[in-house]
Amino acid sequence: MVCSKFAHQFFYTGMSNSLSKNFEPQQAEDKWYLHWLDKRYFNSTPDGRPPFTVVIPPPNVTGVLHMGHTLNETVQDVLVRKARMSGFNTCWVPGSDHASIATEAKVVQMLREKGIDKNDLSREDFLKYAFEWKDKYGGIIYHQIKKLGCSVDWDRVNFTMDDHYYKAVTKVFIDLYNKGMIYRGARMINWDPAAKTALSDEEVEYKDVQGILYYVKYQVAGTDEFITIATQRPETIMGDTALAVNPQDGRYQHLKGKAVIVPLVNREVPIIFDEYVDPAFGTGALKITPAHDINDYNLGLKHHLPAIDTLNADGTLSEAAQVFVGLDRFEARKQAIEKLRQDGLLVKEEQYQTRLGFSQRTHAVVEPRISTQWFVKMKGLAEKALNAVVSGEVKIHPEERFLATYKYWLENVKDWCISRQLWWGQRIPAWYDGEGKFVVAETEEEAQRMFAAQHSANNVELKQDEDVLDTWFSSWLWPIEVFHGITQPNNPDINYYYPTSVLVTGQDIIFFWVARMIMAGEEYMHKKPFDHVYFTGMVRDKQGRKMSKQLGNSPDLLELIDRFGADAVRFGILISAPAGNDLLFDDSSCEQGRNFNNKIWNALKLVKMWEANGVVLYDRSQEDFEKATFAATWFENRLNQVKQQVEELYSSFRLSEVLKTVYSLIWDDFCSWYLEWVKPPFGEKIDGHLLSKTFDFFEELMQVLHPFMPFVTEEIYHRLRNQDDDLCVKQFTLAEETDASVLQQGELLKQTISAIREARIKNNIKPKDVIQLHIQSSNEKAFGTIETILSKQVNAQSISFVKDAVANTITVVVGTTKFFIETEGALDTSSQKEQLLKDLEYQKGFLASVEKKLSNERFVQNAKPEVVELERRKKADVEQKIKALEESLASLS
RNA sequence: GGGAGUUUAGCUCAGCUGGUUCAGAGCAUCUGCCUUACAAGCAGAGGGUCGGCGGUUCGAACCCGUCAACUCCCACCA
Repeated sequence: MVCSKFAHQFFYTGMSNSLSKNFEPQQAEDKWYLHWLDKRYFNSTPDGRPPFTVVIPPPNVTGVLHMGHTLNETVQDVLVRKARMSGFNTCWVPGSDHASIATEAKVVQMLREKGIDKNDLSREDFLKYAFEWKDKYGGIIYHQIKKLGCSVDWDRVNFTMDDHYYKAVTKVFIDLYNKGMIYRGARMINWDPAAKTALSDEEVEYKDVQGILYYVKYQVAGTDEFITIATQRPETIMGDTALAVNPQDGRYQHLKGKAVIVPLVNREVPIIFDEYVDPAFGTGALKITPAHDINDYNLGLKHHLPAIDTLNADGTLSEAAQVFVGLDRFEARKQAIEKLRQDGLLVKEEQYQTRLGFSQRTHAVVEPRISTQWFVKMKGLAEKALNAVVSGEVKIHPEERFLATYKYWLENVKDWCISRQLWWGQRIPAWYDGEGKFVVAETEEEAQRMFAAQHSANNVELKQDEDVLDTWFSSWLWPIEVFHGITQPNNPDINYYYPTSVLVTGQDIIFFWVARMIMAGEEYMHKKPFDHVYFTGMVRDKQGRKMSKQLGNSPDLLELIDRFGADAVRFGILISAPAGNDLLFDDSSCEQGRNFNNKIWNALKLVKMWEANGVVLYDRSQEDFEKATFAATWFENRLNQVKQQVEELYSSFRLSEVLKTVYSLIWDDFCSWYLEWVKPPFGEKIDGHLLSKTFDFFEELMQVLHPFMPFVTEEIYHRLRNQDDDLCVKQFTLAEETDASVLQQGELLKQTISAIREARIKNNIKPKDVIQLHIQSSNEKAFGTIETILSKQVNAQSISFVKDAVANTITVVVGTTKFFIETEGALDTSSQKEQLLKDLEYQKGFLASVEKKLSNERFVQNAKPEVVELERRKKADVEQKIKALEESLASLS
């Protein structure tokens, strides 16, 4: 066959061959991460290259990272590493969020467990505890990010309460105040009685609960008549300041100008008439408690009703309630019901499905409450933010799903309550004189000056507002202030890195954060904060439950990394994470990742072994060269084909598809096919050309995989050729044009090998038994190129080309080519016949369907010409195939 | 009450612009292999009328309508 001349023989001294049985992640991970840091690959300063900027969604310092973060950080690292290897100056900014109410709640709880009551602490002492907490959990989070391999610029760590960041928040508050976009006022807000603070609308989570509707009689003043109302909250009766009915409601026409007596407190309140009341609901009569219900509040404003606040900040009843004072609202409810029952005023109780608001952080039932708070006017900001997305300036992925949600929210958004009655956060820069006058200023001195100027009062003792700002009032500046864009406008960093390239985040904070960052970006940079937003789904456990601490179903990230390795965890979370869809996470996908590591590792062992055994260099004719190196020619084309596909998938953020594609390229095409094709026979040396090609391929495969599995790929890259350079920063080369005929020939070869192997198994030919293979083909040349590989892969002793069927053989038909397998063993013609008949039946059915199509005039007329042409070719092919099958069957009998 | 998403092999999911190189992958199952890289592996196999019904089309997992189930978001009916 190959007329070869032994030329040279090389012995490589190279690295030691003592490669471990399996890939050992622990060693590689720390080694390479430190190396990358040492080389400062992740650090960025502005230069002439295009920037690729990502700001990490700062994890809350409330606790450690969970699988949702893991998915998020991995996605970002993939994008960043890919960009870094594609000529961009990449800058990924890490950091964490002080998470005002969430962290404060945790710290309060931690203190309570230690027997310390927050109320006994000074603000300063409490903040000391909070900063300790932050250092502890912030530290764990950063450690986790490192273990995961994230290529963030550690010189750029930001925390939302850093000095400069604090200043930025204050500055923005003052600026918006001065522009008239922030105001202070008494409004009905959502009150968290557990944390004793106001909440924004977004921090309230509504849940369906089974409630009871109580029907209570109110006596019409000066008569014996009663009106029955329905309420879920009898404990608020003491705050009633009216009773309302619909003006069209015939039942109540005679009550115009009358009053009713409020039970429990025997106070007289007017009956008002308003269209708002639904005559069909309950009794058509509604008690009005302006201080404790948003609807009642609005009606109260309209009808100029007083509001009696019967609740304290902690949810107990206040003096104003007159009765049940000091009792918790739920206990007061019980007692109110009892009292009403005794008084004969409770008509009936009814089970009732309702919705209650709960605090996102403390899970307490939220109380609507009138209170003086600070608000941001949303109208102008929302318009700009809406426009940025609708115009396509900011692209959302997956767009179709979130655009509508985003639009609806911004079109209907209400003013943003930003003050919180907490200690952990940026304090509101407002200064009061104790008599209701105040100024907004950065420092006390400045406040003094301003106060003197505005109120012509000198040396007044001013006190700063006790409240802090909503945590999102700091997070919305994140893409700007991590580059000091607020505190030092137009500095080189902000000018270079802003707008950022892509924001990767969970869909659950689209309103809290994404929309508001766009607002802040438009307001302060007059530019969007990011080009793309990529929404990841929610990570659930394999039963579909949300991962949470309470359920204990969220795996510990460091433990997972310990068990499988960081690359495997990254693989595991990404392989099952299509954009925007929730994903059910299961350890077994990490196992698949770990197995993939080993597969690659073992491929390394194989090629290093070949290398160590030395190579043969041939001097040969062009034809022989083509035959001998077909595997490499094919794989090179296949690699380029995949590189093209992957590029497209990246640009549409289909990362799990990229990973699947590369996985299959490495496992199936490279390991299962290519390496087996070039593997030298036992005891022989490998063709030098093939070995060198193999190393090239291996390197490039590691490069393509690197963004997903950085550690194992870097390790292998270095072990392959003892390179000095690092894969981490090795630049991608563009995919080359592919040769379709080579790719086709490769597919034909795979199909043929599989078909013959199947025939061997079906005919009980043992793997070690050799066969003689006879090929009857109209395209002998194609098989000429691949016959060497073919014979090796199916353990054929010889291959010959024949014109006619060969008797006493097993027949296999691939396409239109017939293969006759000659073997020593006994032939089971009946099972063969069965197989051929089955195939024939299928092909005939197929032919019928093609013929049906082609005989349909409308198909021939309407379908695209190339589609019709394809069908014609299919018909010709299948006819030949049927002919081949029939001939084979004939030769059998 | 409004809106969105999901429904494809036993399980978890791919399937982008409608055309048997799209009915696929991983896991699980079955068969045969401790073959000198890998048993965390290799070589094979079985398994789905693509939620139901109707429509558009020469042709539908893919487009339209409708119904059903599940999930999520939004909304001030006590």
